[in-house]
Amino acid sequence: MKDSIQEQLIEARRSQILDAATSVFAEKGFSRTTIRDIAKVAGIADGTIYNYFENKTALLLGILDRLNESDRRDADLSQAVTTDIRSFMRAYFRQRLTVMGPNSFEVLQVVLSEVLINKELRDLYYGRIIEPTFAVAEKYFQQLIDQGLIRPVDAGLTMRAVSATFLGLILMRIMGDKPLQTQWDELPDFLTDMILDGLEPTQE
Amino acid sequence: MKDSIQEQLIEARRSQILDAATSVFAEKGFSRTTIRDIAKVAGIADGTIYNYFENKTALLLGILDRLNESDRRDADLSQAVTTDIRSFMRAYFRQRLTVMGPNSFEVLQVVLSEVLINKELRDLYYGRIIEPTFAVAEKYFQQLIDQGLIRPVDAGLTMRAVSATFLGLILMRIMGDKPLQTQWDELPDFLTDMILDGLEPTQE
Amino acid sequence: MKDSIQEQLIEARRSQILDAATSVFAEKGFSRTTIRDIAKVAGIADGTIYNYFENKTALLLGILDRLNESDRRDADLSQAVTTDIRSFMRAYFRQRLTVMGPNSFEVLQVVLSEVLINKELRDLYYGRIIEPTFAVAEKYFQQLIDQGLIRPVDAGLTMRAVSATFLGLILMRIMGDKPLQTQWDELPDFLTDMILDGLEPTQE
Amino acid sequence: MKDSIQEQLIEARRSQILDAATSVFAEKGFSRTTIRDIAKVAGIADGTIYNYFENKTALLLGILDRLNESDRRDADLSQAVTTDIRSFMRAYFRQRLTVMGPNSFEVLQVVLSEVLINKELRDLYYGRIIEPTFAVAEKYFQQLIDQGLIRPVDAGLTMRAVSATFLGLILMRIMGDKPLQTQWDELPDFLTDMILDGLEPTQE
DNA sequence: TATGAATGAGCATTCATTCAT
DNA sequence: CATGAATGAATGCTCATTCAT
Repeated sequence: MKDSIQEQLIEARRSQILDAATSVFAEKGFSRTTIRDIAKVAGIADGTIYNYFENKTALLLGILDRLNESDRRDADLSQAVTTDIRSFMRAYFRQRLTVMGPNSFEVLQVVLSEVLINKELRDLYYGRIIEPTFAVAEKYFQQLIDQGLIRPVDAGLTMRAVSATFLGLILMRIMGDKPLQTQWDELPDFLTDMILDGLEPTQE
Repeated sequence: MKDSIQEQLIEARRSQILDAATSVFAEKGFSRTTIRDIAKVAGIADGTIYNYFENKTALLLGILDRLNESDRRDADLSQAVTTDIRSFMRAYFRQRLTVMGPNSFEVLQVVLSEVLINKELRDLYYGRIIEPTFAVAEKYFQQLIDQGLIRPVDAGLTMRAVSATFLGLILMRIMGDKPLQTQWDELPDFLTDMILDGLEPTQE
Repeated sequence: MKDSIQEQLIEARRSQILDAATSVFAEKGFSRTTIRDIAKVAGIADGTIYNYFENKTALLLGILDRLNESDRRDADLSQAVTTDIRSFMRAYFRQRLTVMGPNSFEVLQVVLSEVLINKELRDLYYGRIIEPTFAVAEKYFQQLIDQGLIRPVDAGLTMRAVSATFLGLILMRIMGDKPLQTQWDELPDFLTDMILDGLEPTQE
Repeated sequence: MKDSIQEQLIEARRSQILDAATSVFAEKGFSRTTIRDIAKVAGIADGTIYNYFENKTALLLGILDRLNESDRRDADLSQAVTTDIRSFMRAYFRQRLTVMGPNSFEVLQVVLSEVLINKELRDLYYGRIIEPTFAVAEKYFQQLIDQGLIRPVDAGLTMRAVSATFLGLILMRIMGDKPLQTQWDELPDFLTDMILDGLEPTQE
């Protein structure tokens, strides 16, 4: 039992440190952030961080791990299937875009910016998070196709295109696009209609 | 005449340095890249770089400027309008996705990774490149709607969603997604159909 | 209490660093001295210096501050007045010229050499040290005049001339003048007589 | 003859460069001054300086040499002897303090600041300029004593004390002492009286 | 465990000097 | 001779990491 309390304390400290790290990394980037920056934000001494993380890089991996876990949790929700494809998409999109607090944006900022320029981390991120998620998603898309809920398209490409749209929109929002920020809540409905109905005028 | 030759030499050197910088930045990131790295790749001495760029940051801005110019050049092509929306989209998508050599990917890697964690650069990039491009694109989309070539949707959001899809796909490709790499050439046609026709099964 | 010990440790370190800096600055000049030089003489690592001083310039200012303090302490001694002007001058001159250990010469070397070519430092030095000292000294001279202990001369110029003599002699000694070095101890008496009696043969 | 013109051109160039060097050295000090600074002030290219001086240090030596020459010229004037010691001193002091243009102050600034922290240069300066000058001056003082024009004091110390007064006053003036600047012209007379008559009240 | 002073490797930048034109 | 681009050694300063307290 003592162990459990110990562990909880340790986990709390780790979390506190990772929160601080995420925040500062998002603001200044991994390299420009100093251990002292993080310690200051976390309200502890520099050296203390090394009692919980091997080195600076381990902080990044810790952030990645937390992202991993939260993604796994979110992914589970997708199990809730429906037959009404339109309302399902709306609900799903809403969940992915709206639930994500500003905190999540920070995590994405940190992870993406590093992933783009760090092959090792990129492979880790892709192998541990993207690829498994894509595998599940693709299978799910295939089901929808098989059930006739969406047209018989290439499941892999389609799923990737839809995911890409999300990723791209989030990036644009991070980059400060005003229209996206103000109309963010309209996106789930808007995207659902656009993706399902297409842009071509209804032929009559 | 001499002046012109001088200027050309200078421009060539600058270009040579920026090429080297782009390549190394893409591989190791801006901060982890040393001036010596760049000099070595460019085949010159460390100090020489400072005859052409004020400091390391100026290299990043130089890369951004080149991106700016090439974007402006590309944007002009979009003037070529058509009445056949489908073949136009295919052509345009192909141009945006295929023409872009691997070099361009590197540039995007560098710029995006820094833009994500550098507010100053982010504002610069958004203000100088994204915003103007979006303004033109939105107007163009509105024209298509007015001409009845696509459904009467929100031009701003639609344009952003389509752009986001591209951005996201490129990012995924950079991250090493195999399917995207092998099917990259199919994307223009695929995306055109998906965007125009939607995913919903044809109601009949 | 702990605080006090901490502060003492910090002050000791600062002092140790300033001693090293003074010594090396005097030997090689401020600019030619590297932080490594100082660290080596102080027996610490380069980086440690920056835990106690913001930058290299702060070392110079630190040296100036110490000079300032020691001057203030010395100036207080001048309160000890006498009615016998001759023996007072001898005592005072002796104190200014002899007490000053070789350490003080080093400080002067450093400060003067920089002050001569650094307007900012020059103004600082003059405003913080010279001017206040002169103000006190001038007032004191005026008292001597009012008391009839010395002839009614221009107090400001006289005081400056006397001070200048000292400054000049120290400089010459620093420059290696042999006679001055060997006869240094005779100076207090010699100067006192010369200044009080003048060079003109006694008219009889 | 061609040689002569050549030489004159070369000498003119050297002089132009030394003027520039003196000015910049006085403002920023030897080490902080870059060859480019000097070249810019001299209105020539960096490399050109190396056609006239071996390296940066040679510029300093060049300045010293010019000081040497001008001192030798000035010293000659001291040959003009008189029997009226008071008016002679006035004339001499005036010449040393007033003739010296602001240009000379610059030279002194440069030379002194370097001499204070450069043993090699110090020995050079002392051996080539100070020592010979002092030797002549001391002999001259001895003559005055022998002629009964001044009291029988230690010629060496006296001469040094008087010279020191000058040196110190010039230094104080360089350091920005306002009273000295405004009363500079009074100095020759003032110093003459002070040195000849002393400060002690006339005993009657 | 927490602390924060000490460490020293590493990097951006400067600048004296060279040399092809 | 004059030029100024190229060079690369040298240096101030930062910061991840260690460790004695």
